[in-house]
Amino acid sequence: MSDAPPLPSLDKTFDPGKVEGRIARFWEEQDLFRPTGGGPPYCIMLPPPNVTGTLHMGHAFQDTLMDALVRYHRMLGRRVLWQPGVDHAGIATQIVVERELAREGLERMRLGREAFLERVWRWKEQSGATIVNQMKRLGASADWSRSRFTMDEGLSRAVREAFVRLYDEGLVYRGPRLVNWDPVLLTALSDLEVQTEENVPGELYVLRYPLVEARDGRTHLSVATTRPETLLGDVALAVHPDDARYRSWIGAQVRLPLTERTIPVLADPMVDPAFGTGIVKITPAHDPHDFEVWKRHAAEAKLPIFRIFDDHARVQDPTRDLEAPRGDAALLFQAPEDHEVRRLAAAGRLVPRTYVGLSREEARQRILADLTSAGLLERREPHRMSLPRGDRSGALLEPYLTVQWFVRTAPLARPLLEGEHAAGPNFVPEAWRKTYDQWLERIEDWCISRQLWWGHRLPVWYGKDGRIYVARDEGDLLRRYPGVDPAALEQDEDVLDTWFSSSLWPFSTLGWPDKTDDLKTFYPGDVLVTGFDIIFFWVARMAMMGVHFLGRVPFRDVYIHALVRDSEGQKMSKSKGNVLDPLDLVDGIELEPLVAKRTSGLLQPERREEIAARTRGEFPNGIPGYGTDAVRFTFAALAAPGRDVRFDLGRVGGYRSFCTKLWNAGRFVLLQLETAGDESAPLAGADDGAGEHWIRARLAATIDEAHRHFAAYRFDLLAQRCHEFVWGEFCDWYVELAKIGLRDPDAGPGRRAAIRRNLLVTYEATLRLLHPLIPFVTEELWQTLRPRLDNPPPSIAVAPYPRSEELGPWDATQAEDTRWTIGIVESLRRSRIALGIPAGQRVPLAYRTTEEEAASRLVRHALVVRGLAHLDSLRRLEPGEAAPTGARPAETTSDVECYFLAAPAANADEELARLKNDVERTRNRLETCRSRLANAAFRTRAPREVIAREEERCAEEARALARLEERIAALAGRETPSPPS
RNA sequence: GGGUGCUUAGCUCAGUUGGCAGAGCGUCGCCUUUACACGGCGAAAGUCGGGGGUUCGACUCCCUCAGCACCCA
Repeated sequence: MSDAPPLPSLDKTFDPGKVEGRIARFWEEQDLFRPTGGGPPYCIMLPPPNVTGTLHMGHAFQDTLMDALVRYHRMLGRRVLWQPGVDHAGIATQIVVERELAREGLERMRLGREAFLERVWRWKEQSGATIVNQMKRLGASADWSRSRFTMDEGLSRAVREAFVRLYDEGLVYRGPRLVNWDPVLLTALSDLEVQTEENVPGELYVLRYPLVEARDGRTHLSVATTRPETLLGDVALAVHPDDARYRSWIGAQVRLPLTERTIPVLADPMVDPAFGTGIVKITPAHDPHDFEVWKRHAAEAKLPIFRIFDDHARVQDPTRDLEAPRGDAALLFQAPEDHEVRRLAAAGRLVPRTYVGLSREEARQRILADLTSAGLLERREPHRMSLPRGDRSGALLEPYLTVQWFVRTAPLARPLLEGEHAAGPNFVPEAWRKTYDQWLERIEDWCISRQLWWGHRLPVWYGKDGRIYVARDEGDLLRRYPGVDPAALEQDEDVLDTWFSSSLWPFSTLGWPDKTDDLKTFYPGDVLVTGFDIIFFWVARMAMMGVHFLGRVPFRDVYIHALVRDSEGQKMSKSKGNVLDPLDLVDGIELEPLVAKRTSGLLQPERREEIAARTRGEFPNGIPGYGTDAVRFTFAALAAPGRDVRFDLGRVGGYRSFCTKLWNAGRFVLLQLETAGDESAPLAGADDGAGEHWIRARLAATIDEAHRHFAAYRFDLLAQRCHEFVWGEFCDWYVELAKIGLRDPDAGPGRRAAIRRNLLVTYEATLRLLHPLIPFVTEELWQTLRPRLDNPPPSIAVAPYPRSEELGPWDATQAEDTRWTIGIVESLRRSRIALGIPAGQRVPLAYRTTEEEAASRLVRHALVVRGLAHLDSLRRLEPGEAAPTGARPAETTSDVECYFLAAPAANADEELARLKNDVERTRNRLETCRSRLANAAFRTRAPREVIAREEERCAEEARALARLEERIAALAGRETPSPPS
């Protein structure tokens, strides 16, 4: 080892921009991130980001945590698979490509399905890798060679397989139901894709529905509604069965205003008697509650159902639906044989022509006007309400009767709540388990068909007679339906919800439905790392599918992290203009490009000025580049259990400093290694001093703690402990102790070598300790130390994660010596400043103690105390010897009294004030302590250790108080304060 | 309406079987000490949202009130 090549010197500061690219390439060349070795497998499935997406703070946060876990387990020798990939994001991608077409003056419908899909694939090839490249810049050590895409042939096959199996088991069905219809995107959405906008100011209208037979002085019923335009589709009125006001009207008929129809009055417990007038209108094809009422009463009350809006949510003539293909007409337009609705429909008068073609808003205005002239609008009043909007388009959704494909979820959810699978997955934090369980308990069927082109086309064909054929492909079709002529069939136009393919991700990426080795090895995975916002969308659905198809929940743990918000706690969103691009934090960005970035492509261009101004105010100088490691460390430090984290740039700055600190400590270590090549001394040799024992003990404790924090997913505590060790223990104390030891003229070569050896060993282990959080800077530093290591692997990324045992034995007594010495040095430093001793002045010190152990320690570590407390000399006062005249007493410590000699003369008043303040505080502490001990109940009931500790504290405080009072007496030379009671 | 969280130093947050309130940032002093001014050495700063209870002892457990946030209907 003594002939090791000279170590490269390091620049004075760490420049992440210069280093990161080179290291990322090095990792890639070394091909380190595939699962290798014979260790037990460890697997994390990356939640696949949208192929349309770019990396945002949430991704960066999540990726950092996953990468830390993956790097840690790789260093533990596990066979690690971090499976990356992207999903096809049906709606989002289709929107992006349609916009691109629009710029070229083209339109999807005119282009046709095939040509359009070609365009999407072309777009995907060009832009699909953006987010992957961004993740690589964060140092994400996924196995990129296995990256998958949900539209890959393999994954598509899994989707078809799952669909067909579920269909055969009766868990997928086609049927008429109210769905959330997006009239802009022209597709159904699942319940989860609806964003409810709350507390929207609107109006409540009270309409008069004339009674066919007036009696008891009543000529009409007053009906409250927020959507008067839907009256065209009313099929009944409803009241609560117990509502005394209306009991006598149940069964009566009313005239539906503006139409030629009459409708009955029903009783249904759904009606809230306190809402409006207590009478509501029932429009089953356009309101989910009304649809439920309709289902309950349709047969008995002979209620029809028909749609008064078309796909664009414009008023339509419902008879158009009679032309719907595949027998859907019978589902979308239902009425008993002899119902008046049929007569009116035949005559084209079911919906008055004047309203046909109007938008919902236009229809509302027209109908309100017509009701007013007919004297049927009783009143209108302001009303707060909730509105459903599409989470992609923002469009006001229309509850809409359509025929869609659904997954019957209750039978899939039940095994997760009962029996062997009810125990898992294990949620961290645990509280989320309840959210997951409750959703599964109240689960609704999942609408999985989407009226889009981009996605997995339903493996469903229809015969001319409307018969349904479900098969994996044409070959399968012939096998499953012998004798069928595929040419006579028509494939369903719709595609599956993107989340359907995502729900298969944990096993489709491993080759399912084939029984592959990967599946056997890596399923189920160890942990799913994700945000609570997709517990329903994704976690629960993956669990259902995993249990259904493979009999196991796809992950042992689900680590739910918080959502990243801006420094004011606001959700980051493009429209608010408060987004931060994680790569801008890494690289830095000038103000003007930042403003441009935040204000381009806004949905609400009118907010441009406001956003620009706020950005200029918040970042007057743009954003400096902090480097990847600082950003990653910040994410880890913020990853405390909780719902949201506020991202604060100040923190990133602090952790950039931390990286620099680590870097400079490395420079110091290297410098020491350069000056001599004799650090082959054995660890824990006779030449180790108290400092060496101490730092190894501290590092060992830190390492043990790190393992615990990883196991508990406490990245925040991990980061905090590492920070404290590196800065507060290694740099602040051990480096300083080492300097003193190395400069000691009495130290022999063996002693020096021991110090250098310990510097190298502890620092190198520290780099490995930190590598999962800050991979770049640790790799760079580790490579410079590598020539000094025995049999090192090519990269720190595959070096073993430190174990406390590797630091060898240490002597606890010696470590304690250092801890004690640090305490003395700290109190002397405090006293120096309090006494106004100039920082540069070396002063002699005298001390008095009755504790031989303390005296002995001061002698043994005199060099350290002198060096670190900046003292000139150290002398013990003989028993009974008074402190020299002019000596200034230092802050008392438990077992030693110290006096600075040759210190500046005291300002008696200042000092007295300070001492009195100390007395006050000490006396308070003593008082609390004594009263606790005086409590008989405490003495009988508290554990013995607690009482002993309390007694010790009490004695300590009493001693301190006595000394303070002596000093006051000495200083003032006047009245002696009365002893404490 | 149902549910779940949160309220601790100026700011952002830790505080895991109840036993002297902690960190980072910021603030204020002093210091160009040859690893580091993205630094060193110190300091100030909290009736742990209010009230009640359990307990020898409550930031921690229970009840209640107030404020804030989110989810589901």
